[in-house]
Amino acid sequence: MRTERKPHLIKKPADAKRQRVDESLGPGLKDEATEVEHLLVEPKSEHVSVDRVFCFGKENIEKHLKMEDFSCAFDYGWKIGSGGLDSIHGQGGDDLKLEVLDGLLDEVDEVDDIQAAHDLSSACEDFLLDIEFPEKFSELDCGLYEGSNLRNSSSESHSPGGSSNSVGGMSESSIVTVQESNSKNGVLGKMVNCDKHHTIRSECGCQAPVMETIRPSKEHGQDFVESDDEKPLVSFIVSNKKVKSSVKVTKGGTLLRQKRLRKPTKRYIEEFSRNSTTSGKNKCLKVRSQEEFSQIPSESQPRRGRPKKIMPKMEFESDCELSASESEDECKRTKRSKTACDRRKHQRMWTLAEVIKLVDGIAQYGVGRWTDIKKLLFASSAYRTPVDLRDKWRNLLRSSSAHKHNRKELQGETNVKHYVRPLPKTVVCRIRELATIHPYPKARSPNLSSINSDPSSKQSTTTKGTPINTHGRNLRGKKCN
DNA sequence: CTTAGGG
DNA sequence: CCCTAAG
Repeated sequence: MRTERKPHLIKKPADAKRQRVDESLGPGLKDEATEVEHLLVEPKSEHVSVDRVFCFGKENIEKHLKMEDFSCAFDYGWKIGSGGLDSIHGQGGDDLKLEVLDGLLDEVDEVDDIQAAHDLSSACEDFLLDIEFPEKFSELDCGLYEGSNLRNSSSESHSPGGSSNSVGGMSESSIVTVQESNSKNGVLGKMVNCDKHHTIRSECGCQAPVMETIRPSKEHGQDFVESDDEKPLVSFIVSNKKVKSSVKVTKGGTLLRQKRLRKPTKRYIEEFSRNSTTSGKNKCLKVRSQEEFSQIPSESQPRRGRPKKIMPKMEFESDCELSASESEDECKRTKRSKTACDRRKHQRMWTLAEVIKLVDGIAQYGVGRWTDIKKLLFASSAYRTPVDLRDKWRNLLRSSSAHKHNRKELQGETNVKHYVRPLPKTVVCRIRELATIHPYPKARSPNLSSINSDPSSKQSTTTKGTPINTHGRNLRGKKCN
């Protein structure tokens, strides 16, 4: 089922993407690209192509990447990106990967990044920093996975017999990789590696589905179990076949994953319990989720038409048919009503690129002009409302001042343990700078004399004199009326 | 509608 | 992230 959907996902963006790649990379790549297109367009071949990609990755990663599971494929792809475009020319399968990766993240908002990609350095940066893609990928699978669970189908359905073999293959390579990982990684590589790793692994518990897709050659399939059984990693992955039961007993990373996975579920359960008490709303809900998952990554839409204030009320009596008339924007997405269980948006993880963009914007426009920042820097991102930006900034401030430069080297370990925020040092520094330049109101109160019983004093003190800020306010002020 | 602030 | 109050 998954393999059916993926081609659609890939095909569309890949098409658009291909042209871009052609432009920027030159004629040398065209043949490859065309070939890729065929592969992608053809549903059946798609599997093969992906397979090829990942296999390719697997063979090479042993040299210079550290990783432990399926994410190696992604990492490798990113690595290529970081290595510069010439490496793409050098190796046949890579451009394919690049496209696939690109295509997936292309959908919504990466326009600016793409444009920037014409420049080599920019390209590197973007590819390195933007974790958007893995997110998307993960979310997709995650959604599917979860959807399956909701429908109460057994785990066998999405990880048929072949999966065990794939698991074996992957884990073997990863073992080798882990062993000689440390020496080879560049600093940057390490950092990004950690980032992506973190993202992928924490975002969802979609190990099984992805593995199935990856499906490396099954030659090594068997022996590893006996020979390398001692490795915790192996045991982890192997046990992961049973997924549900084994999740909690494994490492911390797995624990986190479980938590991550549960997050959306919680939301669903919430709505579930509320609706199910009255009648068979379950069915409706189930249908909804099914639709949603089959619909597209679901991220693409302007996630927040803001259900307005009326929604909460409707929520309670919302029958499947009823709500259809209410949330028009939602209706677009799923014709099957959808019961107003979408109060909370899909918690998009902030990518490093986004954070940097945000910081840039703040540096330019100053703190407080969130709409401006949103319009100029996040114009392409339908999600990320100005409020989101502000919230994120608040969090950034808090986290940056929390551990200051005290962050431990998180790459020294066998990369299994770090679910601490990557947050590159550079970014933290910038945040701190900005924090000093325009202190966020209330977040920190440097010399505010405070203790004025007059409530209005709060405003005056917190607003601080950042000229840019006031300017912005005035500018907007005219529109306000 | 936009921000600020709290949950 | 969400919600609410205030401009």
